[in-house]
Amino acid sequence: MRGIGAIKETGGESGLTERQAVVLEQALRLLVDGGEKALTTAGVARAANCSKESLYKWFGDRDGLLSAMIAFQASKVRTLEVSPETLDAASLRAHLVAFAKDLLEVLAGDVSLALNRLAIGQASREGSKLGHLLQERGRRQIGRRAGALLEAGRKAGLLAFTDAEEAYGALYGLVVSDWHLRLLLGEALGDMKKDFSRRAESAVDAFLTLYGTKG
Amino acid sequence: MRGIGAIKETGGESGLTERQAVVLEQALRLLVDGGEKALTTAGVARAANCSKESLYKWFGDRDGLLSAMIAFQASKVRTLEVSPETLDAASLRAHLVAFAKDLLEVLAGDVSLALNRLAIGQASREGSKLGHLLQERGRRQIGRRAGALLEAGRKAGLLAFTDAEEAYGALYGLVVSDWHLRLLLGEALGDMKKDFSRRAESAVDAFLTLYGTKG
DNA sequence: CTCCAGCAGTACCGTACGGTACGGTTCGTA
DNA sequence: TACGAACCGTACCGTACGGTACTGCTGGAG
Repeated sequence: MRGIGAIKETGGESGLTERQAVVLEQALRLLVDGGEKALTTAGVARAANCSKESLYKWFGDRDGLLSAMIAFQASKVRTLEVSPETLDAASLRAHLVAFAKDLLEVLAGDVSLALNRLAIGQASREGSKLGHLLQERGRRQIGRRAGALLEAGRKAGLLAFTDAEEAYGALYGLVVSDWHLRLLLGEALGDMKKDFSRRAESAVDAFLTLYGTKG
Repeated sequence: MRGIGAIKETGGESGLTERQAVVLEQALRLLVDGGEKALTTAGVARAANCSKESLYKWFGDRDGLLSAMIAFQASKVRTLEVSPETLDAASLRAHLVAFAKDLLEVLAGDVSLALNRLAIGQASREGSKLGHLLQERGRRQIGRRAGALLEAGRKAGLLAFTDAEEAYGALYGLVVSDWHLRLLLGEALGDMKKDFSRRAESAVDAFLTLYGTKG
């Protein structure tokens, strides 16, 4: 069934049928709208116009579906990985600000919040399988982009740090602070919706004060 | 029933019977051990040697029990609120480091993690009642301590900031970074168990670089 | 001693969900 | 046309949980 599959599969990348992608899309929508309780197998089947039997054939069981949802969402959010070869102080700052804004946008996204809530709720029992998956697929990705940027800054003599991980931790903390937790706890981001720019800029300025070499 | 209650109540503060305190204690233990799924009304009743009927009489319904658990735990963790009147650079740094270590200890605590997971899991539906409660009872408390400390530092001419909230956000971010989220997602804190001191110190040093006036 | 409030223990009910089984239908292939 | 695989829709089953009702037992007040 694999040989002829070229007709039925959406792309060789992930081994997902279009049908299955639709299912995962609808499942994510249900999760975003109503939380984990709303994510029932019957509900997903109804929303995606498929049968529960197919669900179990494709994803094994409910946990398999959850894992597939995380992997699916991660595969959609591909962070552009640009590490420019020519850097001056201004362009480094601009790149850092862009990164910080992207980080805030991603973390405040509906689907990201819903998946994080799901994984956190599941973390107590079962060895936190979903938590590891989310960490691996999500944070690693965005962490690599920041790492490359920081490394480029150091190569250009614009940044000074010994431990890249520590520097990245400082940048992340200055940008995010406790925003992520507050959003996860249900605080409406309402008013602060577009403080993203201002917040990103002051965080980056603080970061450059700590790790910049100009002066 | 209130007049004679002095015999039966544990303290006039919270209006909780000893019996009810035992129930909440056992409920917290169940939550820490097995997550929200393990926190069933029957399980709590069995663990606390009381009847389900009493549970519902005392707490209304399951959500009432959850709220009571959060309030109960918050009432136990009373943060010492010291804002010394005499401050020099060294003692300010020591106070900040102590605060940072306490913050890390609290956030990494079993019960804190379990309650945060519970509130986050509940945050999707129902207007995030538990999230607000946790925010109000937990963060407000520790935020006030930090606020007093920062204000004292400014009064003594050791710190310079215009927006206290922003300064506190920077301190929090530098200290915590993404540790809290990683712990919530189930990452074992295993090896990093006692990096608390080192981490607190470097975070405070960075904070003082940003907001200190010495130099 | 009597009475009564409070509570443990348990049985019970309705519901909702995860997972399975089955009939009917579509569609590609020979 | 005939066959078979995939699959939708639905019915079904076992279980587990939230919430309620009932039966005693105990201990203190009069």
